[in-house]
Amino acid sequence: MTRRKRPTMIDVAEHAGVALRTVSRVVNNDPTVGTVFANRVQAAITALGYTPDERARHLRGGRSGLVGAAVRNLSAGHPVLGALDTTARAHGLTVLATATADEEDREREVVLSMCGRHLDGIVLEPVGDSHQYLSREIDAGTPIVAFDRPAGGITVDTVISDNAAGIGTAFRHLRGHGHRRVAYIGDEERIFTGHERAAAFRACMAASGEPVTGLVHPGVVAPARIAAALDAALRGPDPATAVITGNASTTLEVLRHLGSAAADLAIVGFDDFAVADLLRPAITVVAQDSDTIGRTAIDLLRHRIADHTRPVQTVTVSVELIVRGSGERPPHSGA
Amino acid sequence: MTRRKRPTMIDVAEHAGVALRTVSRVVNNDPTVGTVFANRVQAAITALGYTPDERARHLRGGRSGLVGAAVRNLSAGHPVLGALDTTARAHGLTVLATATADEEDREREVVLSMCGRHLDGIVLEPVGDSHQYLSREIDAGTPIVAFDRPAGGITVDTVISDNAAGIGTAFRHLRGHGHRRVAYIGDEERIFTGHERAAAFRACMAASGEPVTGLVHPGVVAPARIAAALDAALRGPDPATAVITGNASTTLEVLRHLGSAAADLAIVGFDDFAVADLLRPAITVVAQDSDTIGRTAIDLLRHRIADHTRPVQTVTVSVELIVRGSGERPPHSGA
DNA sequence: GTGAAAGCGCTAACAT
DNA sequence: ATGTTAGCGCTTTCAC
Repeated sequence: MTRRKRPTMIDVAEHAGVALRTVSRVVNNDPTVGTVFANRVQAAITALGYTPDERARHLRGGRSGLVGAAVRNLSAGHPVLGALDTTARAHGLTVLATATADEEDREREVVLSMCGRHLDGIVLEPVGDSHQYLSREIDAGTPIVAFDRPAGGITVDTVISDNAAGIGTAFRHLRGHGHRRVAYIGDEERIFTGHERAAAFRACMAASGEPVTGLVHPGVVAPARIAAALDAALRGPDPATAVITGNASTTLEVLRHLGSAAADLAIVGFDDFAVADLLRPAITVVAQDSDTIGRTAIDLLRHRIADHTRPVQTVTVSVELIVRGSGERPPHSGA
Repeated sequence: MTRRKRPTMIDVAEHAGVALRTVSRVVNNDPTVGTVFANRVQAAITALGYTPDERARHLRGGRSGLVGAAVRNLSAGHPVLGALDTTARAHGLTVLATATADEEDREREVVLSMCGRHLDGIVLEPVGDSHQYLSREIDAGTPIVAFDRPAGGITVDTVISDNAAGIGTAFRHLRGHGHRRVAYIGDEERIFTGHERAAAFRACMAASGEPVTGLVHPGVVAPARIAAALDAALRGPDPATAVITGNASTTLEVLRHLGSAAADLAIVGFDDFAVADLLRPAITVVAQDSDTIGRTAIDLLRHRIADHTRPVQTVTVSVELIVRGSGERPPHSGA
């Protein structure tokens, strides 16, 4: 394996017997090059196996065609990421995704690294509540879009789901099926969506005149915590007959903990998941519109790239109730 | 929004009243800078809000700390990607993931783009069977590792699961539970894993003296195709009493198509999936060891980065049978 | 239509 | 311990 040095534009120029500038023109499809020279250069390029160095090209100026996506998790599957990728591709952009691992420090690290690399723009699923470290980059003109939750302390284009409407829909659905005692189990309230959904739930209960004592359980998504929350909600003289889960992992944990007892409870989950239709009963969910979220994020980014001075905007994407069975069961007479 | 020009090292040097080189030293934590100057430079850096330009830094030489990951799909969730990311981080590397969308052209495009950007290395989940377009890059010294399937036409470090052993395990498991007529439904054979698994299945049947007529169904993962395959396997005078599915999506499609009839069939799926334990019956699977695959891929990459001349190796990672119920049912007396 | 020269922002030899 | 001088590989004024 002869570790050949990678040929540069100069090598190509020499090989073709032309000036450096001419090679550059050919590489960039400049129409002002004569056919003769163009062919000669092309021949040299293929002969030497030349590939342009994107770093240098980009350093000198111009766009890289790259947008960074800093998302919480890469392994669990991320429908929005797929939509980001598809939309970006449609506009000649390539998405480079990296994980923030739900850690603020890590987010800072990877996002600043992306800024330092001067990508065309960055799509961010914010972690934590302060993103002031980005204010300088924003001033310097780096286009940034937040999705799923707002970035704190900075003003950037944002795409979020209509969490309150989703909870409202789930709640009214269960009420419509006769449930009076509805419990909510979801994410920690320090997480934006966790707070929004819990708050919306409390508002729904208040509006319907129900006391919420023992029914609202935000917290970490961990088997023990969720088991405890569920037990609390189903215990006592006036137990819950239905539960709204605040995200997909919570839905799954609730189902795991309930086991066959799941048949006694009406369940509506926030967030759709791959096999919700295969479970028995199939799970009724409030589904986020990941395609629209991803598409909108890229669109906002593209518009900001084109015009740094346009007003910052926040887009709220509506959610949809998908009826599958688990949310349509009548209240079960306890014991 | 005053679109300030981004300050450069020269600006910092002027502001601090020192030479460019001194700023560079401070930025790179060179211990040979005097405390007085170091502080002065630091002050200038924060005052101006200077951030180094990674492109230029990288262009001049040295590592970028970036490894590219070209995977089939970003949205569906990719356990290996998580492991890649975790392992990479542990070694101070950042993974930039991008989707090939299962298209050869797209793969070529993104991988060559990564090469052009001179990342420290590339982890690739190959699509299609010719990857010769990479031979030049490999000669030039770009470290590349393939996982899940081998890259065709080039010799690179590779990590794959022991597909044949997995099928063998699944097959013997079903035989052990009394099944004689076992069907296989999986991916197209033009896909490496599809071919390996189908071939292993045929070998198993042959070794056990069973005819395979009507029992082996490789093909695209589409509802209609899978429904047809299933019907074919369960029809006739001597129908299958058990089925091995070649990948997770196929398993799900089979379950969807069977509906409640799934109770009459023993099922072992290749690939574990998120809620296999929540289905009734819970699904017995042959699980790939994604953590080991991801970790090994990064390790191979790191070793190759450190030594371009080391012999190329292929690592086979073993798979594991996870018994959950669907694979332990006895043959159902047809009709 | 083509070529010479300057410089993008940084690091690495060499002084000093 | 700090400053000077070259470039990395490319694009881009400007002349020819």
